[in-house]
Amino acid sequence: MTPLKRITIRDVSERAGVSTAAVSYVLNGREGKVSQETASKVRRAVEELNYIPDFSARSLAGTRSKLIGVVIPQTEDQKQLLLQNPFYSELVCGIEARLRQSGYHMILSGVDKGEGYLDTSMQRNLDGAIIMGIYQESFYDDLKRVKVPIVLIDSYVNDSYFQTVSIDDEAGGYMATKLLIDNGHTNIALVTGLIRKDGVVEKRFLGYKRALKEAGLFYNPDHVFEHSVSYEYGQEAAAAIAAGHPEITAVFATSDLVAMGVLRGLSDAGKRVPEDVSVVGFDDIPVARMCNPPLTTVRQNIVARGAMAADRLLKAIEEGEASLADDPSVARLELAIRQTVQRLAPS
Amino acid sequence: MTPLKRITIRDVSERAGVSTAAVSYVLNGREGKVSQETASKVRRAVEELNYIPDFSARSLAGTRSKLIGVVIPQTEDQKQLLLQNPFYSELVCGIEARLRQSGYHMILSGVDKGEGYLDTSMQRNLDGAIIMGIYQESFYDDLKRVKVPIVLIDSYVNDSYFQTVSIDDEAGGYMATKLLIDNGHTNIALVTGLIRKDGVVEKRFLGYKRALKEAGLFYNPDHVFEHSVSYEYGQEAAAAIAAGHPEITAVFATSDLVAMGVLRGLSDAGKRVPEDVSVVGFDDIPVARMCNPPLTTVRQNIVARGAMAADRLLKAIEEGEASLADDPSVARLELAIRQTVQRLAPS
DNA sequence: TTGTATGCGTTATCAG
DNA sequence: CTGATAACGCATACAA
Repeated sequence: MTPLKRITIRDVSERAGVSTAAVSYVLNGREGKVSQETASKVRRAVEELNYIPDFSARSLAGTRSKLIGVVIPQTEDQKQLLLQNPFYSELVCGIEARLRQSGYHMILSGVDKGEGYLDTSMQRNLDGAIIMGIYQESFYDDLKRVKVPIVLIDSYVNDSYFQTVSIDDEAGGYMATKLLIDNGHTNIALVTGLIRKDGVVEKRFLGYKRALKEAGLFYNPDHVFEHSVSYEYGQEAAAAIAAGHPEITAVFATSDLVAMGVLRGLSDAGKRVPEDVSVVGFDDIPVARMCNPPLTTVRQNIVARGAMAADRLLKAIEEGEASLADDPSVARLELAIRQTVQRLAPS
Repeated sequence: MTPLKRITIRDVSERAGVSTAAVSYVLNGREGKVSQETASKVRRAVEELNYIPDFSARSLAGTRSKLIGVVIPQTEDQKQLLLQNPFYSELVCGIEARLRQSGYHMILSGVDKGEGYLDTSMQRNLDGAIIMGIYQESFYDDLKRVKVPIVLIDSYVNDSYFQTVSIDDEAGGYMATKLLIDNGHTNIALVTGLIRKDGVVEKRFLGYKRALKEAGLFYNPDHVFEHSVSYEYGQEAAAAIAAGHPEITAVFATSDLVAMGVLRGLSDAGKRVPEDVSVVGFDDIPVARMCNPPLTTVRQNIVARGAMAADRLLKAIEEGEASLADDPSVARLELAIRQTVQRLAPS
C-alpha cells in the first residue's frame, strides 16, 4: 500500500552514482558505451528502485512508442467492432500474444465511417499497424503518409507499400473438394458467398475446380450456389439442393457459417448428414465442433495467421522494411476431419 | 503523398499570431481564459494546418493519456487471450465503442502468469483500467497502488476501491424458470456448472428455486445436475435425464454452452426438442441462434455491460470517484424466445 | 568511458 | 486576457 511515486531515470542515476546518460545506455542495450562496472551498478539500482520507464517520454524523445495499432472492421451500423466474428477475435489473439511477447502493446479499435486512421496513428506515435477489413482508397493513402510499416489482412490492396499475410485459399478449396472426391463423391455442390475477382472466395472456387478436373470430373455450373456469406443463405441453398438436385451427395461450403446453415437446411428438408449428404466447411470456427453433427472443415489456424502478421510487422519495424522478402507470408491449412463426411457406398 | 511533417502547437501559434499558451487553452476548452477573437483565430489555424495533438507529450506534461487498459483472461497455457470466448469478445466490443466515442483508446492485453499489471499501467500512464477475470491477490494490491480508477468485471473481490459491473443473475434464473413454468412445465431440471457460494451460478440457482416456490412447485434436488460449464457436461447430463428421468419435461441450463451440449445429448438419446423436452439457456451467445433448433435463452446483453463498465470508468476518471454511486451497476436481462420451449399439452 | 546539456510537444505557472 | 518559460522523463549529440 505504499503511495507509489514515479521513479525516474535520474533517481536511478543518483542511486547508482552515475549519469543519466549511462543509465539510458544500459537500459537500451547500448553496451560498449559503458563499462561493465557501470552497467552492473545501474542494473542493481534499477532492480532496487523498481524502475519502470515512461513510454510517453520515450516516445516523445523520438524513439519507439512500442505501440501498435490494430484495426478491425465494424458492424453494419458502424457502432461495434466485429469481434463477435470468431475470425477476427482469433486473429487478434494471435497478434496480441506475439506483440506482448516482444514488449509491444496493442491499441485495438475500429475506425469510424469516413474517418481515417491518420489521427490516431499520429496522436499515439504508433510504431506500426495491422489493418483488417476493407476501406475506401483514401484510407490507405493516409496510411502511407505516416510512413510506418503496415500489415494488411484480408485486404486485396495491390500496393507494395503494404505487407500482407494470407492463406492459400486455392489450396484450401482443393483440399476440401479432394476429400469429398476421395470418399467417392462425384456430384459435389459448392455453396458460397459472392465470387469476386481476386477475392478469397474466388481462389477457393478455383481450388474446387482444380480438384474436379484432376479427378476427371465434369464441372457443372448448376452445382454452384453463390450468394452471400451467411447462415441464412446456407439454409436456402440446402433447401434448393434437397428439392431440385437429388444427384448431389456432397456440399463444399466456403465458410463454416454457411456450412452451419447448410446443415440446418438439409435437416429441415429431411436429409440426414452425412448419410444422405456430406458437408465440408472452411475456417474451423469454434462452433464447428459443437454443432450437430460436428463439422468436417478446412482449418485456417487463424491464430497462427495473426501471429504471423505481428511477426512481419515487428520485423519491418526493427530491421527495416528492406529485411522482408517480397513475397507475402502464407499461413498453412489443414483438414479438421469430423463427422459430416461419409464414404459413398459404391452403387 | 505529401511527406507529412509533424505540426506542433508552436506552428499553430505562429500561424494564428498568438502564444502557445493561448492555443493550448483553446484546445482544452479553457474558454474564458482567452478572447473570442483569439479563440477563432486559433481554431482557424488548427483547421488550416490540420493540427493533430501528440498524446505522448500531453501525457508527459502530466495531464491525461486518454489511454485505458483492458485486461482479459488467457487460455490455460497462458499464451493467448480468451477472446474466442464470445463472452469476452462481446464485452470488449461494448467497451471499445464507448471509449472511442469519448476520445479514449484501449490497450487490450492479457497478463502473463505471475506478472502484475503495474508495469504496464505505469509505462503507459493509463488513465484507468477494466479488468476481467480473476487473479491472485497481489495483482489487485498492485492495482490499488497506481491510484487510477479500476472497474472489475466478473471478479468478486470485495474491496470498495474497485468499481464493479454485474448482472442480476438471480433474476435471470428466475426468468428462465418462470418461462418454463408458464408453459406448463412442472418437472424442470437444472443443468449447471459448480454452484459456488457467492458465485454467478449460485445466484441463478437461487432464482430457479424462487420461481419454483412461487409457483407452488416442489424443489427436487434430484433434478439438479451440477458439474462443469462445458459442452461435454451438457451432453452427459442430458443422457442421464433421458435415461433415468422420464418425468422431466424441461431443462434450464445456466449457460448456453451447456445448453448446446444438452441439445446434442437429448438428440443422441432419441429425444426431440422441444416436443419431448424443452430447453432454456443463459447468455445468448451467437451460436444460440445458429444451433438446431435455435435456442431460447436469457440474453445478457453483454455488449451493453461492456459499455456500462466503460461508462463507469470514464465517469470516475472525469468527475472523480466520488461522483459514483456506491451501488454497483447492474445490467438488464431479457428473454430471447426461440424454438426450444414448447407449451406442455395438459395431460 | 562518462557526464552535461538540449530538445521532443504539451501544459501550467506566473509575471505582464 | 496574454505571453514567456519552466517542468514532464528520456535519449542523444557533444564535450570532457
